[in-house]
Amino acid sequence: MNEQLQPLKKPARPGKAGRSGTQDDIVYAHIFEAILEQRLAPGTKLSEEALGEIFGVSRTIIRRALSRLAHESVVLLRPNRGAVVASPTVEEARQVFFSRRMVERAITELAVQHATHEQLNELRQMVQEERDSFSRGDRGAGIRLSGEFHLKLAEAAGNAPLVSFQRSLVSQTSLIIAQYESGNRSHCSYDEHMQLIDAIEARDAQQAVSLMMHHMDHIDSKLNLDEESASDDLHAVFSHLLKKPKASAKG
Amino acid sequence: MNEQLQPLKKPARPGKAGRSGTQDDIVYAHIFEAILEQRLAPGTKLSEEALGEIFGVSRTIIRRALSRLAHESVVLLRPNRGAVVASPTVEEARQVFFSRRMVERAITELAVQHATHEQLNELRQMVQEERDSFSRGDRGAGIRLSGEFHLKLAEAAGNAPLVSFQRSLVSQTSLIIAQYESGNRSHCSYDEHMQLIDAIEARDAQQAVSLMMHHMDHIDSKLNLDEESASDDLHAVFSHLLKKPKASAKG
DNA sequence: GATTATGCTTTTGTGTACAAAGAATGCAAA
DNA sequence: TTTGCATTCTTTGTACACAAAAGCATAATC
Repeated sequence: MNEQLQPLKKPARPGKAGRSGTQDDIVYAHIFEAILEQRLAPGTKLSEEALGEIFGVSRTIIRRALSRLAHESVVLLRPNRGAVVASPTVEEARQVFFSRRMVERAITELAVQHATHEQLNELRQMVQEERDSFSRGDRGAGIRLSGEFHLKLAEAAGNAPLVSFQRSLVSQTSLIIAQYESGNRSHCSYDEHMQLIDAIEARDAQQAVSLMMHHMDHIDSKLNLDEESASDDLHAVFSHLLKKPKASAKG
Repeated sequence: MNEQLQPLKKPARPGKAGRSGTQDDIVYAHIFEAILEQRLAPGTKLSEEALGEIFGVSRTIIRRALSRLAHESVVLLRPNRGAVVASPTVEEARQVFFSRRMVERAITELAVQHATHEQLNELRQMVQEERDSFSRGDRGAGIRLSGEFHLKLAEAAGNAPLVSFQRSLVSQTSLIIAQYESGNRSHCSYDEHMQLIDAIEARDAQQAVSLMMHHMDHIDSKLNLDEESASDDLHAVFSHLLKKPKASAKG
């Protein structure tokens, strides 16, 4: 019960926090990671006090982190009833994918125009990390890194509102993949990511957009949204009743 | 300086006033309105304690409202230095407009497919209100209602992520208009709004999108982003130095 | 035996106190 | 007069305490 984590002064893996180390961001990043890597299942309740004890901070900090996650639709904040990990329905997943196609097309076109060689090299590095994760068999990290690639690409496009929207969409997509993708079909998105970078660097807008759209198709086709939608939808809807609380400290 | 506002005390009972009535939302809405209607100028500092006293609530509530506004990029939250009303630069304005064209196109296409007659009637009512505001000479309310029209249209499109993004874009657009539109050119967006509704109701996607794009062009052309960009940009950049604090209770 | 009522516990919502980081002001020296 | 420094003062950041609401279990009644 008293397995409290290190006092957060030094995050175990500092590389993940988007910004440098305010407690706020660290807690946010850790919960975010845990959700995307499926260490926290959809529907799991996120108690403020429990999280506060785990991270060694007060509920104030936890609350802000949860609020931020809620704004990205990664957790659901129910008034007077606390926060739970979101369980996107099939319909919600479809809406997210619709928006993503729209945004990714725009981002790709802008990236062809604006991305610098330096940015493209950073993207290549990220793809390398992504590949490493998959060859390590670390599926959770792979999903997360794949998402971070798309976010970085948005940054290279140089449109701030788009980046912000993409952040939310990528988060939700990761959650959807974690929930709906059949585990054995390996993701393999890194190959497509690499081709995409090449097309962008060649400033071939048509080819880049085409690759991106196919990439979206592939992600889509790996999900069980179409065939098994009925059963999976039910599972998602009632997952909060099933109560599989994988509280991080307890295992 | 004890000019405390009454309105918030109105729900003398701190009980449940439904979903719209939490103190939180009220404070958020009031500040939001004040900003969009230009009663709070860009760059104005938003002190937590002062606002708390004005609205008769603790800093906790104010802080949450500011955080929410910050997420919509309507206020800027500077660490350890408090919140100020955002002053979008010309470049930021351009980026917002780029995103809006993209989103509005998608929303229009979806609305043609999904909007119900009831929704379209509600939209017509909103346009009526908008027209009334302008004929009353209430420019601030007009800007706000015009924004709310576009938000309602997004809801009629039936895509949740898009609605969320649109909310942020509309807020920023209102701020941009408030800052960059020359005052004498009346907005007159309600006519175009009405035509748009008609095209949507006729399920004429091509016509609706065309009208929407022209509408965007018109909004764009009324701003001083192109010609006077240099001077206005400088003004925007340094507006926080000029300090025109129109504290809401006094003005 | 089932169902509803009621108090008990747990968890969230809000206010407030205290600590820390900036900003402002005044003073001294060049 | 101006510039640099130090002190003071204001404002934000965090923790904590208390209040209110929801959930849970028990018990009583039909």
